[in-house]
Amino acid sequence: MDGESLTYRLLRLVHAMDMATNAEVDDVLAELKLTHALADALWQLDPTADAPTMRQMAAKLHCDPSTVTFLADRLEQLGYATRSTAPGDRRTKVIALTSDGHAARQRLVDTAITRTPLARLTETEQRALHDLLTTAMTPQPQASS
Amino acid sequence: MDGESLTYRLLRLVHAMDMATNAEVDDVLAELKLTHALADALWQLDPTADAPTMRQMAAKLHCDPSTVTFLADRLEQLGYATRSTAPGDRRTKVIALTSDGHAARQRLVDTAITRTPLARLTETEQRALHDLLTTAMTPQPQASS
DNA sequence: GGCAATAGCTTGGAGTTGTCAAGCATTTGA
DNA sequence: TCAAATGCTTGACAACTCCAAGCTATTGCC
Repeated sequence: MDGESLTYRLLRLVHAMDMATNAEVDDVLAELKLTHALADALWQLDPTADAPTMRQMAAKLHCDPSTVTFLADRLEQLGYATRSTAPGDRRTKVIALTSDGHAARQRLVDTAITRTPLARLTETEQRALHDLLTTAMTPQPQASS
Repeated sequence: MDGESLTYRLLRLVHAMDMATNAEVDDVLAELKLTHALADALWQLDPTADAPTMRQMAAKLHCDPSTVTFLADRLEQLGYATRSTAPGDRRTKVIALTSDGHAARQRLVDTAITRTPLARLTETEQRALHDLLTTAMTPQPQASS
């Protein structure tokens, strides 16, 4: 009867949370000479995982491969990343963080973790939130036909 | 010991959820001749609330007032919104949905609600998620000095 | 009332982001 | 071997965004 479904309000909350966290790190972005798009790209370069190819980055960022070319150019100019041709297939290139890039990413992530509104939740609450979001994001196993 | 904090993984999940929902409505955006930025603006024009001023829209969208001028121009060209000077203060203008805009927004919201990964959660789970996010987004009452 | 200061929106200029189509290099497979 | 497919880049163009400057309307101080 209230006309606004629970899912609708949830979508607004999720979006607001993302925007609010972004807003909280604006000053650090300026300090690191990063824009939001570049910060997004840097964020995706997880040092604990394999260096992604340009195409994999495009998938992560939900954008065109040519946009990744542009973003990678900027990150290289800033000294945060380097491109190198992948061994075994000289067509593909992988993007890896430099040590400067590693430090910049760490500073970005640390700031976000500290300042996000999510940080106000207790560990128990965060774990509950994590489990719920993971459940939603994980596709259910297909029922056999 | 795992090096990746719970809050970090939560931030990734929230961002991924927002992106995933956006991706799910891409075809409807094209159908409505909307870009992401315009869809964001349309989404904010809640028909059940008072029509916002340009400045209030800028706050909602976390952008410059001149950007709202641009977006409002587009929404007017598309026939989705109209600007009118506010009664009582002829400086300020409020943005209101046309009936076409109302229909477009409804189509957008309905699609998002149906297709978002959040729709896979039960009502109980959604309510729990809603409560957790609301707790995080709501600033705590100030302790008295 | 009259005038300076303020507030709200728009315009112009510039830089960033994004897509699409075309192009080049490499690899795959027939 | 050579056509097709794959991966990245380039160029052209549109969309988005901010800043500074400008205009109009309002507020507040004499």
